[in-house]
Amino acid sequence: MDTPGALSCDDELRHWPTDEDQARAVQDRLRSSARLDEPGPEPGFEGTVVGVDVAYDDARDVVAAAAVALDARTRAVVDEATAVGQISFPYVPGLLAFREIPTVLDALGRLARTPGLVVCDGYGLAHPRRFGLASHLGVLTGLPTIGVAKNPFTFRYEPPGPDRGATSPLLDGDEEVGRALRTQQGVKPVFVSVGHRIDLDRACAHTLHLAARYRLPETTRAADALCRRALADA
DNA sequence: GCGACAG
DNA sequence: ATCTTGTCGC
Repeated sequence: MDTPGALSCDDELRHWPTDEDQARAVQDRLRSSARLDEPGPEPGFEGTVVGVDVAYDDARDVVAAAAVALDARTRAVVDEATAVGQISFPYVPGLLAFREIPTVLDALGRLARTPGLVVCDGYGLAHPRRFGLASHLGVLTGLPTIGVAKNPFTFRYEPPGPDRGATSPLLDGDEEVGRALRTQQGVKPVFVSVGHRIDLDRACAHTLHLAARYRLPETTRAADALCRRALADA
């Protein structure tokens, strides 16, 4: 049963690039598939928000991914899954997705139910070619995705106001590619950008809701802890 | 050419 | 990302 316009995740994985030029070509080819015209799920929607993260052991060439599903309203952990694989791509700024996505997809596939939103470590639209990790994961899965990064990468921003919830534009030249968001008073902001099927306002609202107690969203914290454990046990 | 550069 | 002790503070 073919769906016109849809792309096959399996096919993309079979043709996973092995060098940087191929990888950039994949980003350029898939970029137009990212949907930026949907508002996306509203905070507190009925369903799960899933955090994904990856940990590496370069010496053993092992990568471990974790996917942790939280109730979108209560933030309670309702499911979690891990996957272990071989490191398939070096870390190259701008090509992070090729290092993380295969194992992340494996972990996501082991969840009991379909996520309503996936929160990635890193960027979506805020990317040199406007197709970061969150964009790529969204296009391959069809799921709404956002990127929440701890660093501004190469982009500029003015510090947001001191209060929780304050934002400022994350800029690539004159273009707003995301937002700096203060999730807690007195801490560095996080850097939010859209991936797939959600708008920036909602991406920030979800991030703020998920970061009720700490600087980083609970999804990120839970996935980070779990993938480290999975790596240690691998 | 050099440095910077999500994780 | 990862290598890594103690330490200041709630």
